[in-house]
Amino acid sequence: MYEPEVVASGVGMNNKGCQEENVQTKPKMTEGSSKTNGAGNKPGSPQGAVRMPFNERRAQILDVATEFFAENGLAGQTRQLAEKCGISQRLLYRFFPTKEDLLKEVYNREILGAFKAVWFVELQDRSQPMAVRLDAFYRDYLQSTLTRKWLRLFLYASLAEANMAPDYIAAIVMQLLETVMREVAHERGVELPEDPALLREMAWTLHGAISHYAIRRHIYQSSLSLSEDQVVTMHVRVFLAGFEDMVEVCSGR
Amino acid sequence: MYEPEVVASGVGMNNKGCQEENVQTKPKMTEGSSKTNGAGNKPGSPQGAVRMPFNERRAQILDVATEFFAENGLAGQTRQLAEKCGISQRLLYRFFPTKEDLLKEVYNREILGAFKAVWFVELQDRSQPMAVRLDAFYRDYLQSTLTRKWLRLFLYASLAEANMAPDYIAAIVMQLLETVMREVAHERGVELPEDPALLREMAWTLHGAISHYAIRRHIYQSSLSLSEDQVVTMHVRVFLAGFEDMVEVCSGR
DNA sequence: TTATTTATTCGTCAACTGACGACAAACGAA
DNA sequence: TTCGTTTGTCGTCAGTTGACGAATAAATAA
Repeated sequence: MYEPEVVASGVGMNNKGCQEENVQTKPKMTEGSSKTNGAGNKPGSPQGAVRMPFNERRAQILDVATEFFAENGLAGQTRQLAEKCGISQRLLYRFFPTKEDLLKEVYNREILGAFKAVWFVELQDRSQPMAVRLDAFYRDYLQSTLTRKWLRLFLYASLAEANMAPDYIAAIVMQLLETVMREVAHERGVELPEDPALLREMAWTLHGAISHYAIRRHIYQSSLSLSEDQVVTMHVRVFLAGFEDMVEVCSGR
Repeated sequence: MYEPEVVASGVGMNNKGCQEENVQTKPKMTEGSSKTNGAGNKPGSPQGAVRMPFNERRAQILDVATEFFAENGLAGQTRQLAEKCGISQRLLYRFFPTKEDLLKEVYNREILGAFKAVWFVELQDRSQPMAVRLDAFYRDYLQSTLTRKWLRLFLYASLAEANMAPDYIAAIVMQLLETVMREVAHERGVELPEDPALLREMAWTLHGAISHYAIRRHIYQSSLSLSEDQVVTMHVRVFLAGFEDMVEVCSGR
């Protein structure tokens, strides 16, 4: 119901059946091999995970962790994460000193890594009409950034006020917003007001509407009827159709 | 950094200095009164909270809990909540059998209770131009529903996929969206497409943009430059200006 | 005053949870 | 084979955390 109860599947057992490939169940282990052994497994790797090189395992953990924390929140338990990776909980601490370090790494890779520099180039490619540029940009943005994983991680981090990283995102988005405004204004031959905050707020009219569509889809699980492309097209057209009016309203105050 | 570490102020002590009024420090207690007593307080209410009637205390707890869970997430600890209420943790369980029950109650009061029935009436008051109606509605909506408390609680619940209550909210919002579309179309004498999902998506153009503004403001802590009223006015005008165009685009597909 | 109800607390249990020391087994070079 | 290096696990500690039995004292009735 609330977070702490997250998945709660097979918590009791350690790792079993999580590994698809190379599951060498019980490597040679002739039962009476060495000293003390009753029934419980001894340290080492009895039915342990497949051996992996350092960097590979680290990458795998990061992948699984991204998915895991996106679904279960940043408060997801390291034991469950380890289980999903098919390794012991202890092993996580060979790669990340603390859970917080793991979270930071996940955040940086997944959240900050999702923004593409090409967008700025494409948005300013004046050989294309603005409608086409905006359409292309927001389709890509919706598909590669505003994903379920990205949105959930970002919201969890924002709600927790977890300052995972300095405000790179805010800065990037601001750039995008200003670029959009500048380009549309140029195509329309419209004079823009000075105040940058006001400018951005106008661009948010489009950017926010599309972001909120993603939130509806991935967080509230609604608005699933129309295709993403249809929605993007609609929002872009509405924005462009009302552009002059919007600028006029905002300037004349 | 991440949720479990929430506030972390004076966890060790129980309740001390939280109660402003009537702090009857150490009521008569002649030290050697009855049996077992070394130094620690005995049960009862040594420097306990002010005595309150059942319903009053219950209401107070709900108030504090709303604020508390909105800030700290649904995983906030009952001990901290109790501390904020100025009572012992045990006392919470006199009013709510489990933490989950408390959460449900908070959710119902705060989330579902924030929607006003008058909105439907006002939105359909054809003696007023649509621009005025929308402006008034969204100003109120932003101020009384899309508050920090409401948004944070709603997002925490949505992310946790906590089915606190059946989808009343979705139903209410759908009604609002359809009402808006119907009214604007009537004023403009525009023919609307059949598909209700498509209709709603069009209304989301405005509703989503404003909701996202609230999220920026209360969750991401940005977009604080302009006043709420300015923003509402802008969004409403943009929506109305592009209305015919939007309907045309959406119908012709 | 005395008895009864009711608001409130203490103390504690069991399950959870991040972290880590110590040890075992696989790999590979000598 | 032998031995060092690296990958991996077990077991456990200390601090949380929801829940609750039992005791206490303030308010109210008798």
